[in-house]
Amino acid sequence: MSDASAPTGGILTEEQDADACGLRERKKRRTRGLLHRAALQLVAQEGLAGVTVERIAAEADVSPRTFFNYFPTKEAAVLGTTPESVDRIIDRLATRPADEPPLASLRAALRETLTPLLSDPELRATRRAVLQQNPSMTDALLGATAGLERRLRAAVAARMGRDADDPDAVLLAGTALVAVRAVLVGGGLSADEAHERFEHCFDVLAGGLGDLGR
Amino acid sequence: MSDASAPTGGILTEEQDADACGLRERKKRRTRGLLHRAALQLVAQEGLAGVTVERIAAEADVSPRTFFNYFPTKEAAVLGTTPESVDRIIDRLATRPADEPPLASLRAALRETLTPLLSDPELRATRRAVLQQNPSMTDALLGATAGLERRLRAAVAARMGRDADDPDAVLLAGTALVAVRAVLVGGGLSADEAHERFEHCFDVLAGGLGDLGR
DNA sequence: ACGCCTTTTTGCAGTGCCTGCAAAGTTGCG
DNA sequence: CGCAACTTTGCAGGCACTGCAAAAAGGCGT
Repeated sequence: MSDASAPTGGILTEEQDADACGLRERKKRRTRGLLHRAALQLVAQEGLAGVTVERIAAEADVSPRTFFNYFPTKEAAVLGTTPESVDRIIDRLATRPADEPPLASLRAALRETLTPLLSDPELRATRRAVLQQNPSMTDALLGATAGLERRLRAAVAARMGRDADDPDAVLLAGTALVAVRAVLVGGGLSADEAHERFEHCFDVLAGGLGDLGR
Repeated sequence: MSDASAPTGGILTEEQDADACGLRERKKRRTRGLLHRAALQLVAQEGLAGVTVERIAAEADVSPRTFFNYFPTKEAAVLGTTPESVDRIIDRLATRPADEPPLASLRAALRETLTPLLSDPELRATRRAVLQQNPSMTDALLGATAGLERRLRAAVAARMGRDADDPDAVLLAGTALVAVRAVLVGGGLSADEAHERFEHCFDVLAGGLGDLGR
């Protein structure tokens, strides 16, 4: 069923770099990918409640115990988020020029992150369906973004020379992720249209939401 | 320990209306409040993992099974969110004038909602501490807001005559809730300062985030 | 006060998530 | 090969959460 060679990036992530070094590392990535794909696939078919961790593990040919070496919860496996994917976004943000306005830096960093997410239409449709049909998965997704948001906020605050719970930093980090969500909820969009929507959202954020509406 | 007569509003809610009718209704509110307060108190002292549902139920003098008649999860009890509290916010939004710009309506509806949350400084400090010391509680809070966000989005989209996953509607609903969060994360603020922060956040949202930064 | 109906509480039994621990199996390297 | 580091696995167990049916309690008319 699952194709072990296909990309395995999670909903907040991108595909892992192909620069596998040792056998160990390659195997780990493969297993993580298998688990993610198995989880997504099964939940798409039978709903979140209808799939047990045991099933997912069996599908990926590992023991149930091993499942929890890769993902802390069943939902995390469906989303496919990994700690490294968050690190990467933070890294991207850090490499933006220091004098760039914070919102522009976020925009650039998240644009790069989003691109690979939009590349596979079928995968995108599956994720969308899973999120729509299992409301608690949306909760889990928002929960999963909490960690990213905190780190984005810290990075932005540092860049602006403010402290960590500065309201402007909260707004910047939070609204940037809202924009990402606004792109992901859109169904039936081509990759280009999704990108357009991304730019539109950040334009609106930059220019102000006050004039939206009739 | 717990004071049954004290306000019991959850983190997204306000105190329930005092217009209790029958004994039945009063008792339910009392029990819900007791459970919420017990959960918050115990988790503040011993951490989320250190407290079982059984303990919370015992503290509120109900059976463990009854706990789940009031809250779907342990985290929900700590947050104290109720379905009615979400209804109320939506109602508030619905009563805003139809020709008001959406962001202004959200601002007004959420301002009313926020006010009672800021009234009790001690409670606010406890909540803040619980959220800070238990990262997974932040995840739960974000997850809990997902339902509210969806409904806000639907209401805003309807008001604008767009469909439910219109990107502008997503932005409006999402960023408004980010503003609320920006107020709640601030520690050591007086109620007045918190309100100022609220207005500041919405001013920024309305005027644009593009110029934030150094 | 009494009985009747509705709502709420409770106990029970069960499923499944998730964890720590220690044994067994793999990989990397000299 | 042989040792060290790491990963997988099984096992035992705690706890969250659910459905079901019996018991308790509130609401209400007579």
